[in-house]
Amino acid sequence: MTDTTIAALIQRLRTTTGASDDDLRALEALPYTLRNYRENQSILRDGDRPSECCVIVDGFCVRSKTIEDGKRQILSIHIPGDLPDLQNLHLATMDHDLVALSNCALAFIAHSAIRDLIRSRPTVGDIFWRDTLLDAAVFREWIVNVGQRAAHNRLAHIIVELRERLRMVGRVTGDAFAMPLTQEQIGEAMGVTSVHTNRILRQLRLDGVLEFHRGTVKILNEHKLQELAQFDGRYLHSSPST
Amino acid sequence: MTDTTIAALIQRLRTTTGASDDDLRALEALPYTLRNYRENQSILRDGDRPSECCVIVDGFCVRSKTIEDGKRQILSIHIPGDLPDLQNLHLATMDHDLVALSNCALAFIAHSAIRDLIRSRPTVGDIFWRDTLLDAAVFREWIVNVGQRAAHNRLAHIIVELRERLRMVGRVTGDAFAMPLTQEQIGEAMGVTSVHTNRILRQLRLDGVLEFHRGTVKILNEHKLQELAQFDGRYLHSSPST
DNA sequence: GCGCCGGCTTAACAATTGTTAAGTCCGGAA
DNA sequence: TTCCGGACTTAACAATTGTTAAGCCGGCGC
Repeated sequence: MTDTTIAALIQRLRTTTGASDDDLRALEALPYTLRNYRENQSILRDGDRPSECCVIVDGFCVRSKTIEDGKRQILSIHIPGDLPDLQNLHLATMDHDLVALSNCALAFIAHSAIRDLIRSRPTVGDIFWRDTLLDAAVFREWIVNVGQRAAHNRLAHIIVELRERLRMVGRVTGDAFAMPLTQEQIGEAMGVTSVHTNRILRQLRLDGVLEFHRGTVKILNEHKLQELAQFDGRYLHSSPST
Repeated sequence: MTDTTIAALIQRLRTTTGASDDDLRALEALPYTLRNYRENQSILRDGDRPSECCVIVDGFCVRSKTIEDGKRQILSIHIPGDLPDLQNLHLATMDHDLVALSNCALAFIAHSAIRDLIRSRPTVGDIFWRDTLLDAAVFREWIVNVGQRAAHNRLAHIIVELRERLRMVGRVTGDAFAMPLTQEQIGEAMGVTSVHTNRILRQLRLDGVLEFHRGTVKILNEHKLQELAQFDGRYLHSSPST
C-alpha cells in the first residue's frame, strides 16, 4: 500500500500524524511529475514564485540563505518524505534557496491540485499545516543549536537529529547512515568555518565517538554521542498527540 | 473599525494579507478572555498542552528554549498583533516557553472557537496558516543571524527587524521605539553573553549608531545602522502577494 | 597512466567571544 | 530618606573560532 513514489511521505505521515487511510489514499492519488536533480543543482532560488510543491522521493536537499558578503547558512536538511517548499502554498515568493545535496528524485505537485484536495478534504489541509509547523519546530531547535551549543555539541546534535528523522522513513540500518554534506557544508549548517568543522570531526574521531567519511556517518560510541548531543526529540512531535 | 481589543492583529492582517473585510469581522467577533501578565511571568511552559491561543493586545513577549546546562536561547520577540502560540492548534505540546517581557495584555481564544471559525470560513484558516508560515520565515532569518553575522551586525539586524514589525502595527514614532529586554536577554537572543552584549552596545554608542537605555532604542545614525544590519525585509512577506 | 581539481588536513597566528570578578548606578521598598 | 537588589559596566585573562596558507589525497576525464 505504501509502495508508491511518495512512500516515504506516506510512511512518515502514517506514523507521526493521525491521518486516516482515506486521507493517505487521497494524497497518493495526487497527480505529480517526477523530476531528477543532480548533486548541487538548485531546485528553487530566493525570489522564485513557484506554482508547485515537491515531495522528496529519494536523496537529500538543503534549504539555505546567502548573505551579502557571500556567507551561506544552511537552514535545514531534507530527506525522503519531506515537503521542503510547502510554505509556497501561502507565501508566494521564496525567501531562501532549495538545493539538491545529492542526486535527488522529486515529485512535483501543482499548488492547484493541493488546494483542490484541501478544499474537498479539510483534514488533509490540517495534515499539511501541521507539517509546516513541524518545520518551524525544527527551525527553532536549529536556532538553539547554533546560538547556544559549543561546536562539538552542535555537530553531535545535528547528527542525532538527522538520524532520528532518517529512522522514521527507514533509512538507517546498523550504526551508519548517509549524510552527504561536505565538511564545508556541515560548517554552513553549524555556523562555523570548514577549517573548524575539520577540527571538530578530528576530535570526535580521536575520542572514538564517530567517523565521518565521504558523506557517511558511522557511530562508534552511542553513549558519548548522546552525551554530546543533549538531544531531546520532543520537538520532532513524532506521535499524533504531541 | 479596528478599534477593538485585537486591533493590532486586524491592522497587521489587513495590510499584509489579502484578508477580506468579512473575514476580519469574523475574527473580531471571536470570543476571547483578556488576561494580564506581569514582566517576566510565564505564559506557557515547555511541555504544556494548552487549549487556547493568545493574541498579544499590548506589551512584548518572547519565545525561548532552555537547554540542560541552563543556557537560554530567545527564539523570537513578539509584539502586539502577534499570535505567538498558534502552532498549538496542530502541535499539542509546547516545545518551548512563552514569557512576558513587559507587562502584557493577552486575548485568549479557545482552540475550539478557532477551529469552528476555520470550518465555516476556510479563508480564515488560510490566513492563520500563512501567519504560522511567516513565523517560520522569521525563524529562518534568525538562524542566519545567529549563524553567520558578527555580533554587532547581529544586534543591528535584530533592532531593524523589530522596528519594521513595530511599524506595521503603528508602534514607532520618530527615531526611538521600545525594546524592553535586558542586556542579558539581548544576549540570549543573539547567542552571546551579557558581557559581550554590553561591549557591542558600547561600541555602537561610541560609533554614534544608536543608544539603548532602559528598554528603549534610539537610532542616531540610520545609514550606519542599515549598513550594519544588512537587512532585507523580503522574508517578512509584508504584502499579500509575497 | 597522468594530471587536475575539489575536498580534506594541518599548522601558525589573529580576532572574537567567554569567564571571572570587581565595581557602579538607579529605582523601588521599607 | 536610606538601603537593597537587579542591571549595567569594565577590565584582565582564557578559550574558542576565524584566517591564511600550504600540502595531501583520491576520483575522474583525457
